[in-house]
Amino acid sequence: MGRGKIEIKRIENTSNRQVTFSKRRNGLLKKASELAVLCDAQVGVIIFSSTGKMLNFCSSPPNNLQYLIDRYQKQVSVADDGFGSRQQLMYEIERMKSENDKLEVFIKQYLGQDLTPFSLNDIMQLEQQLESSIDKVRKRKEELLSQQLSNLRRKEHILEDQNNYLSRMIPDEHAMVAVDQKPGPSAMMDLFGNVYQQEGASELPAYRLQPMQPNLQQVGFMNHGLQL
Amino acid sequence: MGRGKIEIKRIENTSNRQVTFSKRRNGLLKKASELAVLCDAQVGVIIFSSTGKMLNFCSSPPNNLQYLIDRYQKQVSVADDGFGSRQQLMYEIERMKSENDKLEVFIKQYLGQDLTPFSLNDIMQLEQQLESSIDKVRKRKEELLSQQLSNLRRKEHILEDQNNYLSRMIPDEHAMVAVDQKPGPSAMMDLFGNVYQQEGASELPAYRLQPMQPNLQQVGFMNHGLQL
DNA sequence: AACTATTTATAAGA
DNA sequence: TTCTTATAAATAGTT
Repeated sequence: MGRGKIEIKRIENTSNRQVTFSKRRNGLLKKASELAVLCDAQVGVIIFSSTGKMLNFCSSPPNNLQYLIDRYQKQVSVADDGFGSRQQLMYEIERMKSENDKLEVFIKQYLGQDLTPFSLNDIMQLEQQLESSIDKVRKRKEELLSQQLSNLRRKEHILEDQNNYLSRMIPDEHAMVAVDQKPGPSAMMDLFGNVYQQEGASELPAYRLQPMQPNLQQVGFMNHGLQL
Repeated sequence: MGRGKIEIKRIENTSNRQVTFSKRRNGLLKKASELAVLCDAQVGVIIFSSTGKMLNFCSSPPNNLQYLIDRYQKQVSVADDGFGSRQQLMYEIERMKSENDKLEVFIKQYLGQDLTPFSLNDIMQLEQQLESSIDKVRKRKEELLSQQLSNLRRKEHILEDQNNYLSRMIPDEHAMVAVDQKPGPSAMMDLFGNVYQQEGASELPAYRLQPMQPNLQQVGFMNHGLQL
């Protein structure tokens, strides 16, 4: 519609393109507003020019495109991730915030910080809970200690064995360290605690001593900034 | 543009309005797409018909209006609440979720649940922490107990006082309950523990015995579903 | 930014 | 809804 028909493809001449952009943008917004008025519809338009400039239009809550966007997202969200509208997202954030606060309060009290708001009953309940926790922790501690103990014993035996064997390899007069007279060690241990059966020519460890436990810090345990 | 000129105002005839809606809607979308192609712009359109039906159009990531909406919100957000784009909101939710998980893990371990992932060192640290907590809790318990004790003592005295006074109001032969011979009770106490000075004609309590502490459940303490 | 020849959109009718 | 067509509106190229 003009002096000549044009093909609908990118206008290469820059200034030409900008003029056309300006004319057609106005046209589009006018059409949008007419459609809204004539047909009692709600129309929103977002335009980004090639230079990055943004323009938007909203017919129905005048100049409030956010409303239309929320309505749009509410409809679309049902299909995809379930978190459509901005409001839903905001609500979710609020919910998590209060959940978080609750947890932090809980932890604080568990650490014995600020016990004033609680009744004698509550305090006694808390005491019981802490006693039960400490019980469990001590049980686990003893478990670990006895585990380490038995590891050390095993290690000790293996080393003794090894010592004996090595002693017998040395000319008689030096063999002072030998403790007993077994035919030879049943296993050898390398520097990493890997134990090898003497006979099997395999290079694979026969078994591995209990490894160190992963460090608590790595899972964010005592490291939360909530301690006393 | 048609057989006759029309005024730009709501078309009252319903079927007429619907026909016009259909025609102009197509026209608007065509114009939007032409603008995008000719001028290398990004154009998005949202339309809700008066019957609630939604239509949307997006030129640039074809059929992906969400992208344009995000871009729109990113620009707008700077002005208002700082939480503009959907992405920002989603990110915030993820952040809080992981924060929450951390806290829950912390609490679980504090309750002595699942101590297996932790080293002897960690366990011993935890034990110390729990001991310190239990110390504080017991101190607070004793505080509360002694408070209640002194409250009861005060109450006892007031009641004795009151008893004496009342006894002396009764004809001599019945006054068996009297314990001592003060001139009269210095204060009276009603059923709610409010204590009134005898002389001041005021109806206001002179003081109030230590009230019950608020219940721990009300602040969500032992009520978190994380107990053993 | 204004003009205007043309093209396009569309109101009314079928 | 779709087609038709007379006419209004939009706009390409020009000034």
